[in-house]
Amino acid sequence: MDDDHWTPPTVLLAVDLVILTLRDARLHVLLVERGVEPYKGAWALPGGFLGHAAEDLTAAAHRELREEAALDAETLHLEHLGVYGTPGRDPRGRVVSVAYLAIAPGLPEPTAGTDAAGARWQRTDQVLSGDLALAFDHRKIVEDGVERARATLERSSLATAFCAPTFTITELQRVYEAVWGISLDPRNFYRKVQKSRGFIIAADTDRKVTTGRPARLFKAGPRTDLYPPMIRPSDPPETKGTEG
Amino acid sequence: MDDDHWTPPTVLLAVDLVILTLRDARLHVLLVERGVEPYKGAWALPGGFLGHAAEDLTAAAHRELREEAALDAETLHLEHLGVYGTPGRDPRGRVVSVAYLAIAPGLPEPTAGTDAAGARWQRTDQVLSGDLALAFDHRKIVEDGVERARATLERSSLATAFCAPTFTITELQRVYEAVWGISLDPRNFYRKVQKSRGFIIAADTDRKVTTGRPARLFKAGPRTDLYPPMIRPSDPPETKGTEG
DNA sequence: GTAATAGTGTCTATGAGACAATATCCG
DNA sequence: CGGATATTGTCTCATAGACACTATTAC
Repeated sequence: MDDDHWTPPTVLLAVDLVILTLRDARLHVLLVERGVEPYKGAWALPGGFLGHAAEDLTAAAHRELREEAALDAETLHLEHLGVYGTPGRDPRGRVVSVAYLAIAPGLPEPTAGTDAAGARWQRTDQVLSGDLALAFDHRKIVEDGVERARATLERSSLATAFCAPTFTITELQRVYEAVWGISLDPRNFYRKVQKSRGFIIAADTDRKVTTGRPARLFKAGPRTDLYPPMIRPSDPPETKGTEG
Repeated sequence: MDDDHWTPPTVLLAVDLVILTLRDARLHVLLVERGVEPYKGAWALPGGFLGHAAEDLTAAAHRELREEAALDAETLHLEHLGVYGTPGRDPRGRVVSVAYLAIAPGLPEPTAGTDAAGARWQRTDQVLSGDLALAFDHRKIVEDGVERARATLERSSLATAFCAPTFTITELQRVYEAVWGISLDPRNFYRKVQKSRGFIIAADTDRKVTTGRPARLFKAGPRTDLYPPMIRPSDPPETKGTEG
């Protein structure tokens, strides 16, 4: 190791994106159909190699976001998710992938990008259950991304990133319900988000047309860290019986 | 991008380790004095390049742990911390570093490793305040590592990893106090950790010699996720005044 | 006994969750 | 008016935190 002539190995660096959104009150992830080998024809996360040696990782993530999903980076929360670098995960050689998590409000159907034969929103539960197999280790990455989103919702105001610029409290509640996969009491939820100062603030815009009493509109507040946090129920899978 | 002849750039991949421990009831991080350029003579986190192209990232982290800190990997919690790949952070070229967080119980003074002129435990507050400048962007990595440790203590049984195989509840309390930088009520802490099933379990070994009533000894339980979580006080830096 | 630390009991304030009741729209 | 959803009120239970108190050692 103190050999001065030893040179470290190089690796290929890629970024992969877990782009989550809500459609029909369900959590969806953006997938692209691979147009090139390996895994040609299979569904995969949008992503790709570093464009050039001096490109910043987050810049590459934003670039892929634009190229493969036609999404403007400004409106999106982008968060480092993890590193996936198990040898052998990519048949082309040693590829280490840096995964990012992006949260988007409801979006129209995506169009295929340059390297992709197609692109579509896919329900996360169908990906996680294995009903739809993904290329590489992308199922695992989606799994980590969804879990991260669930955890982040508890302590940050991320949920508003799923919503339109203005939203009702009920719409915000749907975000939590979809991501957490549970249902919440609307009345308790209502007071809870209101009590969390800086989370949401009133937006006295036009009310939406609905059946029933029209709801007030809100927009995201300045707070990014939530206190007190939104507690996700049924966190304890096994509260008892662990010890005799 | 659909240019078949384009080949992606390669990067140098490194792992860096934030190894935290408790000494004199204070949080310390392991640093090494660099014996080679760049930043020769400066203090830095232990770490290094991938040993060979097929080496797994976590394997590289464990290897560096052994080489530079002489720590057995078995006893350590090792957790992915983040990726630091800003262009220009390393004068040798495009180096992307994957950082890992390791938690160790109290350890003796380290000895210098192969690439290091020296090694020592350094108080994290002195690193974070900038009293001691580190090489590269390592101060930022330490900052992220400490914050991660603080957050992880809340929801996992990680705190026991700072302790010896058996420990008293007061010793466990010292861990929380040192990492969080606060003081806790011993009586409430006592009942709280006891109530968290599977966190700690009784170990009827010899009691330690102390002044005062000898404490019961415990060891780490099977639980890794804590429920209910240990709440870290003073989480809200600004509970009021955010909005008019 | 005193000093010192370990461990228990109990009170209070706060928040989560259940759920009744009221408000405001559409038709 | 009835139907539907929004918003408020109130009750109950669990828990965090404060802190008086008891227990067990060394001297």
